[in-house]
Amino acid sequence: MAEHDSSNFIREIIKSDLASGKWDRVQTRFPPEPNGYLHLGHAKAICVDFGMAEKFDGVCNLRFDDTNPVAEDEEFVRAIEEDVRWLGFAWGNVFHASDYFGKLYAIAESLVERGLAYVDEQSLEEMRASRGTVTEPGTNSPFRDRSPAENLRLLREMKAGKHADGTMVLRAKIDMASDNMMLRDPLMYRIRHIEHHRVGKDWCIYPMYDYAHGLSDALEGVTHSICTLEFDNNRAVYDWLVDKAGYAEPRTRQYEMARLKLQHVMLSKRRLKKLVVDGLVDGWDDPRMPTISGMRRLGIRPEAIRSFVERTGVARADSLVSRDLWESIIREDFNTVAPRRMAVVDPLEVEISNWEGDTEWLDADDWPRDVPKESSRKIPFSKRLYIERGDFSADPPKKWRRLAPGVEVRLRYGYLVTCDEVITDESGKVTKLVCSYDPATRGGDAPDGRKVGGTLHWVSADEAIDREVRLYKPLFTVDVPDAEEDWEAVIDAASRTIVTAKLEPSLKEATANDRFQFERLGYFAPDGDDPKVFHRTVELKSGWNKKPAAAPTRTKPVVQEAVVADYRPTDAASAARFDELVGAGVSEPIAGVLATDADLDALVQEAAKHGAPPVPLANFAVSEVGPRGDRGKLTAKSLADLVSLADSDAINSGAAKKVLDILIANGGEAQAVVDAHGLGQISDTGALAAMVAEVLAQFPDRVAAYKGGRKGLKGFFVGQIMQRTRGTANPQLVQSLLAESLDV
RNA sequence: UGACCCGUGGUCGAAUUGGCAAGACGUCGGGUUCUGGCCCCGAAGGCUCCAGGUUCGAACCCUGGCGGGUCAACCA
Repeated sequence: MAEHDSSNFIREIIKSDLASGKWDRVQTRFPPEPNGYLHLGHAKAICVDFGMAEKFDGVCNLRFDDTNPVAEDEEFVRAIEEDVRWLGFAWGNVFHASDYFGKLYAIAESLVERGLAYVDEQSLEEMRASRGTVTEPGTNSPFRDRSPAENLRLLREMKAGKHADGTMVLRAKIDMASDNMMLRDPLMYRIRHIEHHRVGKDWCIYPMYDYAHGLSDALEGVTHSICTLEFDNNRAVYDWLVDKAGYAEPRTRQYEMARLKLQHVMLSKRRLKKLVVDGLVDGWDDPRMPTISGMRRLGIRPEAIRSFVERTGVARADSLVSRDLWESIIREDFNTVAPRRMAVVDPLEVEISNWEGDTEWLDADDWPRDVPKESSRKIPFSKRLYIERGDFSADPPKKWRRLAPGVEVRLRYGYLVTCDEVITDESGKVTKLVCSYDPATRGGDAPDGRKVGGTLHWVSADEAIDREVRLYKPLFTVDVPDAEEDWEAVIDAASRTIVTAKLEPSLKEATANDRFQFERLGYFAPDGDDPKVFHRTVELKSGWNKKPAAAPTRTKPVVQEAVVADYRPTDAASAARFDELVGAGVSEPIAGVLATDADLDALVQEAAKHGAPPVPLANFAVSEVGPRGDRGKLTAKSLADLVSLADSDAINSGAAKKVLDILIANGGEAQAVVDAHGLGQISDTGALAAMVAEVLAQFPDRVAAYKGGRKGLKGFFVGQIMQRTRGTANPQLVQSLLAESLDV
């Protein structure tokens, strides 16, 4: 398949971590919980986790997050390993969170000893109530301030099995009033007197996801821990735990990407399970299921899934990928690997009236001319044939290119035939066609060079084999079944139709790994368990009779009231300062920020005393100093000098930013930094004019494009000059020189 | 009603880190064709959510708004 290698934010992060020397290796992990089968969403995670490791010569481990023994099972472990292998990835190691139960527990004791965790005996309800809501802070548990010694004793009792399920938990002591609910003393351990599928009865307390996950990453030496967006809020806990456990930089970091969502596909694990349990589908590997095993059974190849993930990308924006793309990639994958065959799914008998004698075996190519492969097979032609019922019309519409009364068409690799007679039953249904063939057109070409409207697929009635063929539509009728409250109501009862089709005899020996294109019908795959059954993996694209074109909903003219923003703060003191700034000529948005950021404003007021011009100072402080957060070694004096320098055109705005970064990092004096780094502005007209001429000579095509109307290119030319001067050219001057040369 | 995340042609998404708004799918038109597939050529489709600000220059930085998502399991 085509190689697609688009950039994405995680790749960029890894690349820069490697470039900066933060890491000299890459280690990721795929951490499924063994409580169900993997689906398309996991497939994306697998492709990204393993793909990143692959791309950067790192390692990706498989780690089973088996922290909740009530739902987990060995059966799923094996299935997951099989699915990952099938997708074509190789892990470095197989780990289990349960491997770390001992170490995790030791860390928990250490946290307790340091007063960072406590045993809570509130009931579930009490805990829920004291957690607060998203808008109200929580309240501390009455057990929060126990001594470390008591907590340690209780924790050991919990571990020793002295307490019943649900009577107590271990909690991290963070902040019950945090805006981030995840930080309101998250649970670390709960009591479960239940056997674990791997460690048996060794433990009766089990770690929670949040506690186990980040520490497992740290324990394993993971460098980049990739998960989905809904764990965004959990990252704070992740970082807290890894820090408190004593991992210093560089240490594992969590990065979140958007989940994969595909039109008409439901990926809720719980709901998928219900489909299986309730018998709404045939099992986890029903070809209509978005599970990896279901897709495999449908005939989709891992290459297609990997390509799909690569092409839909990795980003942080929620999105819904269209089915068109999905199907197009499956077709692209099949096109060069699936030999062509003929099959009739809805047979209509055709009698060749002038056919004399026996069956004739004709050559048929396995591949169309655009696929660079050569091979062929024999197909039988005889007096009785089947064509597709839909390929005949007694009363054809315009542009009909198939069979109709009196019309001649080509039977692919066979003969040209003409429909002479239509036989119907008493209800008017067509039961048989009587056609005549032209013996001179053997193989499908007319010696006289005459053209026919269309080419049909067909099979010979006597030699054709009967096979069960299953045709599919999406399981759900709506775009986003996951969003549906009553999702069972949107299941498409007609998502699968089973027919007995007539296949050309060469298909008799089809085996599970074969893929075929049944010409004009789609791509098909024999069933893995019973290769006598064929699944239609995907239909061919059809320019004819296509689905009602999704009317491109014109962009809504977002009529938004032009709200005049009020930047004036409400409290008196800030408002006074705001008025003062505005009075001095500072714009309202800038004044608003300064008036409410006491820290920044103090710096500005101090800098003003060193003679910096007030308006540029305010602008620079709010636009550049504020966003940088930590002010490091920047002093009011150096800031004032910097602003003055920029204001006097001694340096340009880009250089000012560079100087600012240096002042923050290293301190020093503005002018000295400018001198040391050669950041003084170049305003030498002669030198710049020469450079302009040079750039224009280097890009004649772009000059032409500019003169042809692409005025946006001006920025490109300016950019070129700025690059050559390391950002120190006087941009206004450059622009006017450019204008002189270009706009004449 | 709080915190956090996210808004780029119909869809998914790039944009060398502030300097030419890529590409793919889809759509439309044409070519080719023994598959109404594939392939080839061409086209349409953008106030980069909105309003301000900063800057020589903003999809990108700042402020405010609008819209979507996530979070109040002893699940992961």
